[in-house]
Amino acid sequence: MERNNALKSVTLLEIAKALGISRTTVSNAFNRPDQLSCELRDKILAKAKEIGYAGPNPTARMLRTKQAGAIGVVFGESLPYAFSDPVAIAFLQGIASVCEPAKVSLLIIPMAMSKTALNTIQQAVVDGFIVYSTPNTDEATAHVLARNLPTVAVDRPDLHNVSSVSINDRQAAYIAAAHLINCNHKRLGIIAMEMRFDGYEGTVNAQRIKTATFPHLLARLQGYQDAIREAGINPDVIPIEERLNREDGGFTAALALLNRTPRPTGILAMSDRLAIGALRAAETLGLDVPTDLSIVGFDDIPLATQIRPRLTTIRQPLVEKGAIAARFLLENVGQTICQILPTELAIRESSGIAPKT
Amino acid sequence: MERNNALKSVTLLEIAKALGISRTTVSNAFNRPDQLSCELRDKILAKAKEIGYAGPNPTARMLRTKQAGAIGVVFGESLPYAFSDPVAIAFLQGIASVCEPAKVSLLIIPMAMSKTALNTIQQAVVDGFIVYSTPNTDEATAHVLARNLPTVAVDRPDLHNVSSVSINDRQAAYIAAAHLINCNHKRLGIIAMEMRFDGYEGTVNAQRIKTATFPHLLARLQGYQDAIREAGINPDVIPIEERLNREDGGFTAALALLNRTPRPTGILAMSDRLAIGALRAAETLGLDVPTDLSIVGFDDIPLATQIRPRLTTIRQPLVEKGAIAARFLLENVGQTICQILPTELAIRESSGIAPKT
DNA sequence: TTGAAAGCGCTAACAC
DNA sequence: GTGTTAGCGCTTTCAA
Repeated sequence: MERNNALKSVTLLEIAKALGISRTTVSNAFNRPDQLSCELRDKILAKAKEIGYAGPNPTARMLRTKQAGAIGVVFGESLPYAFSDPVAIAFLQGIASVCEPAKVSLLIIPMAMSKTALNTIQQAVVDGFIVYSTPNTDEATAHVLARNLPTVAVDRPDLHNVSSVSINDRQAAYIAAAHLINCNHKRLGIIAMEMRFDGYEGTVNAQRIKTATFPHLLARLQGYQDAIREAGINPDVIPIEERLNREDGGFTAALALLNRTPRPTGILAMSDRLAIGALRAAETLGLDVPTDLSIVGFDDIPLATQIRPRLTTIRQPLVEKGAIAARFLLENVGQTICQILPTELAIRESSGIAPKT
Repeated sequence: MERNNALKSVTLLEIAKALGISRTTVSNAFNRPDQLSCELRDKILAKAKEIGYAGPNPTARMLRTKQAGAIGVVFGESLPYAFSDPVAIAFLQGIASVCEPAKVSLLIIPMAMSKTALNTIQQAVVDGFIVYSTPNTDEATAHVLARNLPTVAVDRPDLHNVSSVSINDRQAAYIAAAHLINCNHKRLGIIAMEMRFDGYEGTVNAQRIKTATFPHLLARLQGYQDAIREAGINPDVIPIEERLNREDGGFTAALALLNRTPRPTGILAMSDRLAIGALRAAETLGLDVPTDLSIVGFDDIPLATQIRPRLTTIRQPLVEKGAIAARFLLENVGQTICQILPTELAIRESSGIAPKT
């Protein structure tokens, strides 16, 4: 887009001149109706309409007032992905529920993880930032912090001196795994989502785990392994398949796991999207869920209860997470607050007692 | 949020002074690396980091360059609703897919349909607007147009001199209804979504239709009725239930329709969300779909193929709609282009031959 | 009630 | 390669 406004821009001054009054008065007509007579105000507004003046230039106004009326949202993933991820969407919905009544706009900032794109952060016209699920190595977070604006990080409790809202991923994952183990499952498989932003898809080994950059995902894995270890099983024996967080990723990962001998009877998926893909894989292989195979997801997205069988999963308050992040930003400026939201195991139809064999 | 940056703001000038050089040079260090020696640039950048200067103030910069690097997205509905609507989300995803590579941010503007909130539009710091599915009476559109910035309207082909991208809602709806009629359905029911922004839920009469303010939804209704009339049925006899566009709306609307005598054998829903609610209603009443009841949706959201039975629906290119709107804005400034995207009937498992009775 | 003046922080010509 | 100058369009004291 040619970013220049094609039309010669109309300014306060022109209206003032046309009416033989000062800029101040025109400015007041728009911003402080009580500072001038009604008739004059009406005259000014009429003139403005006539000339095609849409009100004070927002940029110039902002330069003076230092208020953007918007908060920036930075995602650790590409935008098209974020907009296809029910988890991110629910989060945005929570932010929106707080911003709308506060009349604050949302600036969704693209980065695509490319260095050249980082200046979108430097140039964002906002009053604060919400940083969502970024890797702990990335420069995006650094750039955001460099702006010295109020900032809230989500799923990043590891940042110092930054407000954050998160869940206890490790504990939640532990509970998911413990559930399967309590149902007598011994042969488990894990489906992980991208733990490092490099597009890798395949089996996860110790090396891969060491280089994980999404702290909350690493925590989930550790939680699974905590429970497995506690059950007297060597975690290193449990296969892990990593995929992009999409249904087809869950599908292929589940196929890979289920084609092993002996076949796993329980699958732990790090997201509901992956779990739903795994459900499809079971369907394809003619396995009944939960009779032959139990599947546990993570997140509790709306779809988890809309599909059949309904998905057993870890519920985290997705919408609330966004709402709280937004409230921290709008209401608690200056303070550094870290909140851990509760999670809960939602037992539904996709998990059950392990088969006898 | 206290919108004032708490920290005393650091400016170009301070760095210039500290180094005994001019502002221009410092500015160049950030914006035109080729305009000064490497050593000097490094020195400036180092000093900036030392003082805690995060780069040129975006607002001031914008005031000069007249480029916001962002486009505004205005929804005809409340933001939390938009972020819960798969149709709106897919649309946003399309926009994002174009904006991300172009490094353009997305400013999501809240309005909540309240007059006092309209100034969020006047104050939006953007290079252009995408107006999505707004009612034809609303002032939001007027405010957007008053900004005199490049604008693309979606689902609003009725606006003059404004680029737009839409579908032929009337024809698409006609095809949906004709499908049921061809399957020998005579007793039909229609589930409409909010055709006017007033929260009404209930039976739709002629008066209500007359006062509809969402042109594309009115067109869908007319399309249904075209096909019904053509089949020799008086459209006025076909019951219409209007609900908010949510699954539970479709649920209660379907119950209302199915409790009539004689019971309809075919339901036309104006959205997939409503259709999915209707599916649940059939389930509740013990009706088999499609043996006892056929249901046709509209939109073809991802969920339509993830539930069982898969939903027969009108497919419209949701993501592409957003992508095209964004491209119009970014690439075709100055021109007024109107594009009508193709739709298609996707026949799946929720529709079939009408029962004999 | 209204107006004059100052300046928000920056960039773009142009001159050196 | 670097500095000088002149605003971008607005709001805000403060004075009239």
